[in-house]
Amino acid sequence: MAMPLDRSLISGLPAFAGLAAGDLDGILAAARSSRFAKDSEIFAQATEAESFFLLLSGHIRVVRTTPDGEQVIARYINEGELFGIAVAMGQKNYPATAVAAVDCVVLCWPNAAWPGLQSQFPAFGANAYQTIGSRLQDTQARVVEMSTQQVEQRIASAVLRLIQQSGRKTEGGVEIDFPITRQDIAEMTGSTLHTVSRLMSAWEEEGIVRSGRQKVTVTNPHALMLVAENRRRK
Amino acid sequence: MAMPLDRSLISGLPAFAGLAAGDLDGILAAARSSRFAKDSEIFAQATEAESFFLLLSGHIRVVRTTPDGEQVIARYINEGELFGIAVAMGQKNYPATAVAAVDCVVLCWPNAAWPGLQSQFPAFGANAYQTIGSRLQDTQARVVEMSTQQVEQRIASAVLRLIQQSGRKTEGGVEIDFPITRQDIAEMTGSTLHTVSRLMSAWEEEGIVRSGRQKVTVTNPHALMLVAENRRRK
DNA sequence: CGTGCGTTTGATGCATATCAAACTCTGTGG
DNA sequence: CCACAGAGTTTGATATGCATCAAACGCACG
Repeated sequence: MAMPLDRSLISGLPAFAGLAAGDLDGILAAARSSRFAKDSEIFAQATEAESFFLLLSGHIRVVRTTPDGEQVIARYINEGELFGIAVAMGQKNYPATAVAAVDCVVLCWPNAAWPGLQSQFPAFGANAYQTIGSRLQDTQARVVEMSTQQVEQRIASAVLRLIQQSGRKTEGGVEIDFPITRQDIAEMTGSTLHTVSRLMSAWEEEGIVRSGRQKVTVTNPHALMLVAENRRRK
Repeated sequence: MAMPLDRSLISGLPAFAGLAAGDLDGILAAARSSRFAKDSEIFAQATEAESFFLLLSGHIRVVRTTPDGEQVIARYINEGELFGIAVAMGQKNYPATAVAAVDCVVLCWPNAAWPGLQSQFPAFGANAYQTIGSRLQDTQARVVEMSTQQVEQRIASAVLRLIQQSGRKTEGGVEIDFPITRQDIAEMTGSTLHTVSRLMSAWEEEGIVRSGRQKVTVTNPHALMLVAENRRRK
């Protein structure tokens, strides 16, 4: 794209908080933007990391595939977040695959630009490191969850996180604002689509959620919190 | 401690690779060293992070405790590793508790020294970030493991990791060189001490390990790898 | 020599995976 | 515009891995 990117694209993002207008222009000068159609791969696990990314719009699913083909969803990326920042962790290859959950627009920098950006705009680097740090915390919290809680609580927690981070208010509830299947939720929680389906049906009976094909709406977040904490009276 | 620390303490450590002798002195000038007796806490989960650390000798167990008192071992820290580096992740509090698994000696820097060290010795900062990055990868790999493998494979993988990272060669095998209980291994793998005990007894029958009170020796690492990959003929 | 912590082993139960099959959208092509 | 195909979902029946409950054992240390 020959057209220079406008700084208003990123000026409001937390990743760029505290940077001057001129700094933003400098950072954008090294970037280019691209579109990715729904279900296309932005990068693939184990391939050489050549770029790092920022999601401008859409939602991205980050997936790890095991040697025998099982998939685990590491996380969803929301608008405004950095992803694929292997370069900041000193990793040569991408540790996972990134797939567009809907049509997406991303900013993309060549890894070669990282050292310069990092030293020239320390606040930018610090934000990236903070992103990595909070992902480490999230991931460790997930290990604790998988070690100590049972499936129903884990699924409830996962759905709550999804609506907190990617929720869209509608009449009668908060909806996950990208298409998500029972299988996806199973891959986020170490469970199976059958179990997810059964539990969601039960929650629907209780008036906690409403759900359909690739769609989940939480109608009673408080009740779902009680489920997550295993405090609901059955 | 009034006595200046000698740079030979850290010159051989990977965390300080590529730093000049003068740099090492500068880094050490901001540090002090302390001893921690076996089973004492170096820092506690959720308390304000005031310092970051480097383990000079011994072994440290990093533990997360849930609201209802269950414990999960996040990792073991080996000699030469940084730990408690909340400051590098922009976290105000320690996310876990660090306990000396044996008597330990650690270097300790006040968090206030971080920005200066980071900017003055970029290689030092880069090493810290790489440490965080590889811990994120490890933790994500653990999530995948917990999602896709069953207990026997997870325990076998955990024991293999322990002997790779903290193994000591003895006659007849490689031994984990700090005291570790069945309960500890259970807390690393999301299992119970009963299950760990049963499996280790079975492995001992098969001549894969020898184990006793707070002690595990792997006599046949290859066979244990087969167990970890679920390839052993039963 | 006793006391307690770590370990072993057996019996039982349950949460959740697995196997199986039918059902229902939703988008597509004739 | 309708019919079909395929993907996603639901629901039932069965199986099983591992936790839980329970008790005894043995070594190490005071």
